[in-house]
Amino acid sequence: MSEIQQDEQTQIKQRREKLSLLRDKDIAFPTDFRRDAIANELQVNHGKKTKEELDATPIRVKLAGRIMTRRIMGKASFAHIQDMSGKIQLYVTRDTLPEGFYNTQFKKWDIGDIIGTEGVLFKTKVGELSVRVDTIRLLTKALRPLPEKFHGIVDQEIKYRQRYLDLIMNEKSRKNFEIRSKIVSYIRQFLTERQFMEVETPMMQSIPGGATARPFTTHHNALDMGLYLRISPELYLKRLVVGGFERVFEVNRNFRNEGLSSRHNPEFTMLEFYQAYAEYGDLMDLTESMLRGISIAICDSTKISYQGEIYDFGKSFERMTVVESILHFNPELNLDDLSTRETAVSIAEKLAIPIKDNYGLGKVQIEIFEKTVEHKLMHPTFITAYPVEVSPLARRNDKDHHVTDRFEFFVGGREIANGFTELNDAEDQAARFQQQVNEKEAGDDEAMHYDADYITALEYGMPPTAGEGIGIDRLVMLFTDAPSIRDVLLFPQMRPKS
RNA sequence: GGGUUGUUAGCUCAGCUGGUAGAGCACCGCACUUUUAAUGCGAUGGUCGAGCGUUCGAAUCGCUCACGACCCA
Repeated sequence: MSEIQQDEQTQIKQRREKLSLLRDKDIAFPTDFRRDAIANELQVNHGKKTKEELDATPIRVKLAGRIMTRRIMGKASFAHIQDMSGKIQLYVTRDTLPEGFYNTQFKKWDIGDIIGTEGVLFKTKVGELSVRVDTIRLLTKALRPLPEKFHGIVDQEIKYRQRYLDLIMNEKSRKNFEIRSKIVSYIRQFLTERQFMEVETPMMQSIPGGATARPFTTHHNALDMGLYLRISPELYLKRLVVGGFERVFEVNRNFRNEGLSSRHNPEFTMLEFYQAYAEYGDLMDLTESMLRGISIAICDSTKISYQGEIYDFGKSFERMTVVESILHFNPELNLDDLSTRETAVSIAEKLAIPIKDNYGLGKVQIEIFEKTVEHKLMHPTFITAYPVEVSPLARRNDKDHHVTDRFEFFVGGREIANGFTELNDAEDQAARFQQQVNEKEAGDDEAMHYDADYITALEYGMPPTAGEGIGIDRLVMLFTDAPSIRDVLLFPQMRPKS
């Protein structure tokens, strides 16, 4: 049975009939209504006034919005309409509308319909700011009934697949996306104030670089060539630093062909920024002040509550190296256990971590870190000194050649940011690419490609530079107290529903 | 990929060890000029996610599949 047939047996049929009557009588979808007010502004500007103040100097308003609730009591009705800013109550009576309109028009409208109205502000008996309506028009007939008014939409699947319903019904969802927008605006302003320039670099790349991840592939017909959706903008942004744009940033989508989970969506938003004549330590300081600023802008406090825990961005963030953090969370281990590949592998095996033959000491250390440390890094923490082996684009530390001048930032047990002093030694970079190619040939399909064009760019000279990426979705989750990345993506990736 | 779990009216949910499918909201009708989960009375609405099996009989038991949720790798 088709969906249409089934629909026609229900409320949708009744609504189609109402629409059909409208079409016969008048313009069914008028576009000429203009409003001069929105609900929340009225609440803010006039909500605190007394009944007497409102009656003494009548305030006339034109409003538009969707009918969300309705209470018909004979010759008078109350209704709430919702617009982009919030809700406001309407008071509609038979005798203030044209003869017959109340019974033959207004009472036939449905919850979900979109209306335009004019009237005067007043306070009800219980003190709710409302509009005493004298003019009201139907602007858009809704054919489908809205979800139940009290519970709204709780079915996760409908929330994600029909986001518009979630947005109509759930204020918390609207709020989450408003916060997302504010965070991105804050970041743009924060960086622009510091002389960073916003740029856009290719989403479609012939060599997917800048990260280790499985890419999506596509094909360009005219050029008859394969292309990859980017996994990172990094190598293009650094080409711009070579070109003399010494502070650049990009906030946009990356694509990774990996699984879906509460923390992963195949397309996700990254902020990446690069600053010449800076080191990774400078970016850790910058990250601290950016997060502190976001927290104050969004939460009015340096403390945020996430899934029942309180995190404080006001204090200076903790900093420790990868090895220090492993020893801290595994007190039974000592430095020697992590100093040779042989001892580290035996630790990893005790932890049931699968170790491949081609893993060097650095990779084994990172596996142990990910298994035993990452999820325990609850309070804002920078982890530094990542092994060279897992950091093919980061500058080698001058004192310890096994590690790089790199950090990752964690809060709530999740990685939020990754930054380092950039490798601007073209010869070292060429050798690192070659190492990646060897690993790819050995079967690691996440290893990087050799990007000869990028090496050429470095050979022209890239100033000493530090760069960083921040996962915007995970950051927004933190500030919206969202348990799943899907709660901060307007249209998360879903399997098609057959 | 593995484990747990869910899918019943437009929405939120009941439905016991198998015996004719239920409620609230929404919708339709009636009453009602300060309600706000309005209220009162009455009516409508279902291939119980899909398929196969067990059975005299399946929303309920079994298997397979689809789409979610949570946990693990």
